[in-house]
Amino acid sequence: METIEKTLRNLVKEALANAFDHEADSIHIETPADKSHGDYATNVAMTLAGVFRKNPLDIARGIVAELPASDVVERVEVKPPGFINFFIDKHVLLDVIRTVLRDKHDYGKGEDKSEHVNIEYVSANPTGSLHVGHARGAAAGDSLARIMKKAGYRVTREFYVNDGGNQIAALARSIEARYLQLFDEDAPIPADGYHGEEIKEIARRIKSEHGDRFLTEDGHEHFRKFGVDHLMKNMKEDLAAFRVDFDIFASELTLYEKGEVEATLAKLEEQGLTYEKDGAVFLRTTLKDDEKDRVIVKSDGSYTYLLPDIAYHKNKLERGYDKLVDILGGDHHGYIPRLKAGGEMVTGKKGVLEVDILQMVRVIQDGQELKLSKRSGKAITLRDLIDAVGTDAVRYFFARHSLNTHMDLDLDLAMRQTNENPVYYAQYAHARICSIFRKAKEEGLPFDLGLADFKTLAGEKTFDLVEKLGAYPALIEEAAQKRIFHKIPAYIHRLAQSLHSFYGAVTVLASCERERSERLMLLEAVRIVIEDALGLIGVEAPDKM
RNA sequence: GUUCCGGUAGCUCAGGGGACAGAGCAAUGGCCUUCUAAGCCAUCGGUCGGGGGUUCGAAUCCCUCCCGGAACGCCA
Repeated sequence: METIEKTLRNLVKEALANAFDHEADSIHIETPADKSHGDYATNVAMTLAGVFRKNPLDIARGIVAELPASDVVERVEVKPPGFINFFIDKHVLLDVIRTVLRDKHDYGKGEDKSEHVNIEYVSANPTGSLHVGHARGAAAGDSLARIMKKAGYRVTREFYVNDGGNQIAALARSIEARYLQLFDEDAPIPADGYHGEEIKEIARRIKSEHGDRFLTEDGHEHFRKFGVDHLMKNMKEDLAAFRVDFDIFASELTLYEKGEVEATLAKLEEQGLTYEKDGAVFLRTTLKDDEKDRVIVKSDGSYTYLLPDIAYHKNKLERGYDKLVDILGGDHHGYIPRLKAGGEMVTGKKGVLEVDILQMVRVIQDGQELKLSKRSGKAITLRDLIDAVGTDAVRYFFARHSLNTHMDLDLDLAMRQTNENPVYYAQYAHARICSIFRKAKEEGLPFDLGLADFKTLAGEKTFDLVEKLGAYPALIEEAAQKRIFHKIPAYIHRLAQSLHSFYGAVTVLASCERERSERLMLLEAVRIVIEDALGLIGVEAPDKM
């Protein structure tokens, strides 16, 4: 799609070549916050000041003098310290309305990047319920996946199920203890066990299904399988309610069963990347920028979690993705170097794995921090959040914050369904537009959304909206490329703000049909983009509120 | 001690080399006989943790110190 930005970029590129015989590789075009600085602006003259050893103002004037004529640009000006500001022809700006109405939810869609990205997120151990931290990761991963898909990447969303390790054995023993307790047996929860309510629930279900069968029979295998299945089912339900989807649930156990873990170990050993010390096998991750070598086979012969994790990433890469993105909790940051090292060793490729770290969430209630204790089973769960606050508000809340901020979630504030909650501001803008269309139909006011041009649309409020509609494609591209989804809610808010302001100043359902139609076209375009942008962060756009 | 995050308005957070530092909430004053007041309009509010440096230009980059969170296992 030929955007105004692209056009401007080409114009500047050409001017630079003519005026200074300079080949510019990247020209930054921005939309100034201050209207008096034009519809678009570039700082290219200032960035070239060092290169040319010239005053940026002179460079800017030189560029402007050589700027080819264009029917897009109405006026250009140079402002200190060296900005070039573009004022765009109003008809060109307004044309975005017809583009949005034509493309609908394809508006803002990026060109096919022919790059297949696998995003792994949540990947919670099936040993309990999803908690607030998982919720943040889920919201982040899902939003990123939607944004990247929109931007033109091929995206696979993946959840790694740790169903094969020690923690699952501990889960089985915890279930067993709860099961025995149901028969008044003295069975303490193991030291490394899990105390959550959901474990008791699992024990009750097993009892109602099998009675006292496992008092005499060894139930470990059944406890394990039933526990994992039950907990995974719960997690999937919670994630679905949170509008978080996955394409693949990858099983650690399956990696073992298919011999991929052993194969990975063998491959690493063959390559001479391991050595034995104190009866354990170490991987030479220091060859790849890790601070020390890591144990992959313990002296008792069992594997550390690193080995299956490497096998898993090897497995993912062999499925043909161009890039892997892992979204991990902040408590795993020390793990990144060895994971990347392992991935490199086993594939011989560097930089295919990127890790985004999400920082901790503090939950505040009654002005105090709620301590999350997973062992005691008293963590705030995703289900609690959905029930108390609602998916829309929680998704919007998480989406608003950059991944690496440590954030406070004030439960009391989040639960209030008032204008204190910013998600409603955006949703209300959408509902308001729907309401206007309902009203027009109720009143039997005719309008035409297929007009070929605009004769009556004018005014600052109109162009605020139009400019924001125009900025949408570049927003998608930037958010996807930098993987910073929190730009989306910020944009939604700005767009909603312009809409509300427009609404206050302009009567949309004007008595003149031409005016009415043009305004409704504008609002329908805004509605589409709000709905689309909300969709990118998993928030619904209600027709009425 | 080392590593990774963070410290910006009363609170929660954007901005992460460029034009006067922004938003929400909170506070103050206006606006519902007109398309939804979950709204609009206006006002108030900041030594960008401290100190050095680099730059035409620093909240942004570098150094250093202080404060908060996290991680530094043959746990996951």
